[in-house]
Amino acid sequence: MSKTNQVKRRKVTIIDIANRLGLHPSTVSRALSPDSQKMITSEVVRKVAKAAQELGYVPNSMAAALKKGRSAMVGILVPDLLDPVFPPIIHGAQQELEKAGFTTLVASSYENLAEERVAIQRMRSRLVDGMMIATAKRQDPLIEECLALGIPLVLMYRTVDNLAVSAVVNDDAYGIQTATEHLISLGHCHIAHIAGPQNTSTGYLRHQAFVNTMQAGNLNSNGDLIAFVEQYSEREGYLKLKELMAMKREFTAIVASSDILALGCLDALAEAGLRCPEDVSLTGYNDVPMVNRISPPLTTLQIQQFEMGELAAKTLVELLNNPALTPREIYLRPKLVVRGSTRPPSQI
Amino acid sequence: MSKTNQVKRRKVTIIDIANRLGLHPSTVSRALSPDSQKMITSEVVRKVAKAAQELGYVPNSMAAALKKGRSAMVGILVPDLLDPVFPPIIHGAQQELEKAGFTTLVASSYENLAEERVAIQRMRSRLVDGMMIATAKRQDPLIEECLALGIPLVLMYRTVDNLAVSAVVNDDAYGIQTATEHLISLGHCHIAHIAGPQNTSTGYLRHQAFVNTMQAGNLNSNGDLIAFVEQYSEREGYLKLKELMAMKREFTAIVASSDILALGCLDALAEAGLRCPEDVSLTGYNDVPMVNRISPPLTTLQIQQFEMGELAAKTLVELLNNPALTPREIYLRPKLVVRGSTRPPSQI
DNA sequence: TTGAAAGCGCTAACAA
DNA sequence: TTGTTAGCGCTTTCAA
Repeated sequence: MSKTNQVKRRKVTIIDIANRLGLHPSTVSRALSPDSQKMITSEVVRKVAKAAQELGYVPNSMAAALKKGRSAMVGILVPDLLDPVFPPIIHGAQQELEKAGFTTLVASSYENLAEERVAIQRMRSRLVDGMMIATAKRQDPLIEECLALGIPLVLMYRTVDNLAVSAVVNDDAYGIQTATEHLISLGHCHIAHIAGPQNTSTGYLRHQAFVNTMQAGNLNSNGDLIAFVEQYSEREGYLKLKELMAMKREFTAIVASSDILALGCLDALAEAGLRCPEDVSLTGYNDVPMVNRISPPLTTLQIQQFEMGELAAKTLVELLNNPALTPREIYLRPKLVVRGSTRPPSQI
Repeated sequence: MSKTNQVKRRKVTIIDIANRLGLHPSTVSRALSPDSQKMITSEVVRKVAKAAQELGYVPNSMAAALKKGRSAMVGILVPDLLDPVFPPIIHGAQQELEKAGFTTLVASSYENLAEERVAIQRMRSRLVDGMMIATAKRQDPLIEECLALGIPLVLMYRTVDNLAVSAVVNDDAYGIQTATEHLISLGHCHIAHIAGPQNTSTGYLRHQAFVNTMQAGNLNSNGDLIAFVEQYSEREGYLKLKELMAMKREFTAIVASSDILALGCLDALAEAGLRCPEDVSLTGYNDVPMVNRISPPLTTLQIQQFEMGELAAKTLVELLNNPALTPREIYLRPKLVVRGSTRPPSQI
C-alpha cells in the first residue's frame, strides 16, 4: 500500500538510477554527461540512458550548477519588451544560446534604473554565467559595476562611452546619414530632427549624424529645428514636435530618431492640419513591423534585429569560453527603405 | 600579496558574513530571510544586513532552491514572442510574479511541438515551481503530462478541452459574436470567415461563434465562405482568402480570426483589386498595436492582454500556496472597436 | 573503467 | 534567540 503510494512522487535522481542498475551514482553522472561519457563503457551508457528514460529522470540543474559554479544560464536585459524592436533581438539571442546549451533569463526594465538594478541583482543571484544588455546608457554605473565584478557581458543595440566591453550595435551614424541625405536629395532644405534621449548611444549618435550630414550639405542645423525627447515613446514624439511647431519653426521634413517617435510625429502633424508627405516628409528608424502598412507607409531604416541578437549571443559564448578575450564591437549596417512618407517638398 | 589577490574574487557567502560577525551561518541565514527574521534580535539583523551590504553579498538562490526543493522560478511558455499579442501578457505576468518573489523563465515554441517539449523539459530541469502556458492545443499531450506530474499549471489565452486545469482566456465566443453582429447590423449578408487552427481553442471557439451567430441571424453559413488556416500568420491569411476568392465565392465582409490573419486578408484583397472597406469590410481580433494606424484602420476586438497575464500569475501564485485548489477558468471580455475597415455593403 | 568521498551554499529540524 | 548538524543532487578529484 504505502509502497505503491503515488501521492508524494519523489523526484527521480541519479541515485535512483544507480540503485536500479547496481552502479555508483558517480558512474551514472558520468554516463549522463556528454563530456565524461567517453570514460564509460558504451554498454553502461546505454543502460543508464534507458533507465533514466524509464524512470522519467529529469536532471536537477540547480544541483549541477551549485557544484560546478556555473549555471548555464544567461541573463537578457532589454529596456522594453513591449517595444517591437526587442523581441526579435531576444529571439535571435535565445536561439543561439540554446544551441550552446544555455537557458535565458529575460527581464525588462521599462527604462527604470531601479528596475534595472533589481533585474541585474536577480540575475546575479541566479548565478547567470553572463549577461546580454540592451539598456545601456552612455554613462552606465550598473554596467561599470558588472564589469568590475568580472561578469561576462555583451551589449546590444545601445552601447556605452569609453568602456572596454563587447557590443553588437547598429551603425546608427550611417543610418541617419542615409535618411538625411535621402531627404536632402529630394530637395528638402529645412529639416527638423526629433532626437532620442542623449544619454543613450542611439539618441546621441543619431543626433550627431543628423547635424553632421546637414552641415556636409551646407544646410542650417543650428538647433532651431531640433527637439530632444526624454524617452522613445509615441507620446514624447508627439509632444516634442508640437513644441517645435508651436515655435513657428518652418520645415518640410522630419528625421525622427525612431519609428515610435515618428508615429507620435504623425499625430502631431495631423492635429496641426498638416499632411504627410504632402506638407511634411517623415523618416523613422528600425522598420518595426507594420510601419509599412500605416498611412502613409513609413520611410525608415531597416535594421538587423535577429542577427544582432544572434551575433551578440555568439560573442558572449566565446567570451564565456575564453574570459580573456579582447572586447569587440560589431556594427550592423541598417538599410534605408523608401516608402510613402517621404517625397520632394511641394513649396520649394 | 596572495592575501590581497583580487584576481580570483571568490563569491561572498553567508559564511563570510558569519565569520566577520562572529556568528553562526544559520543565524545569518535567518537574519537574511524575511520569514525567519522575526526569530532574531533586530540588532543582529541590522548588523548582518550591514555586513552583507559591505561585502557585496549576493544570495545564491541555487543553493537555497536545492535545499528547499523550490526554485522560486516560474516558466512562461508562449507560441511566438514575435506576435505582438504575447509580450503584454508576459509583461503582466512578470510584474505580478516578481511581486510575489518569482523569477521567470520565458520561452517561445514557435508553434513547434518539439520546441515545446524541449522548453518544458528545460523548465522542469530548472525546477520551476509552476508554469504558465499560452501554447495549449485543444488536445495537448504535453499539458496532460505536466498535469500528471503534478506541475502547478495555469493556461493563458488558449485553453484545452476536457482537462481540469486553471486558465485565463478571452471570451472568444462573445468576441466573435460581437464582430459578426456588427457586420450583420451594417447590412452584410454574405460574410466570410478566415478561421484559425481548429486544434486551438481560439480558432475553434471563434469559428463556432461565427457559425452560431450567422445562424441566429438567419444567414447562410454552410461553410462555402469559411476557410481554415494552419497557423496564425499573415501569409496563411493571405493564401486562404485567395483560395476562397479563386472559388468565386461572393461576400461583402470578412471576419478574420485574428489581426494577423486580417493583415493577410488585406493583401489578398488589394491584389484582387478589391478595396477595403468600399468593396469588402473586414474585422480582426486582438487589437494589436498599430492596427489602428494601418490603412484602413482595422475594426477589431480589443482584449485585455496585460490583465490576462496578471490574473494568470495571481492564479498560479494561489495554486502554489495551495496545491489542492480547484482549477478555475476566468473569461475576459473583449471589446469591439469599430474603425474604418467596416461599413455597410455598397452593392446590396 | 568504476567506486569512494567530499563539498558547492544554503536551510531547517533539533538542541541548547 | 542562537548554535549544531545534516543534507538537498550533483560533479569531481583521488584511489582502486
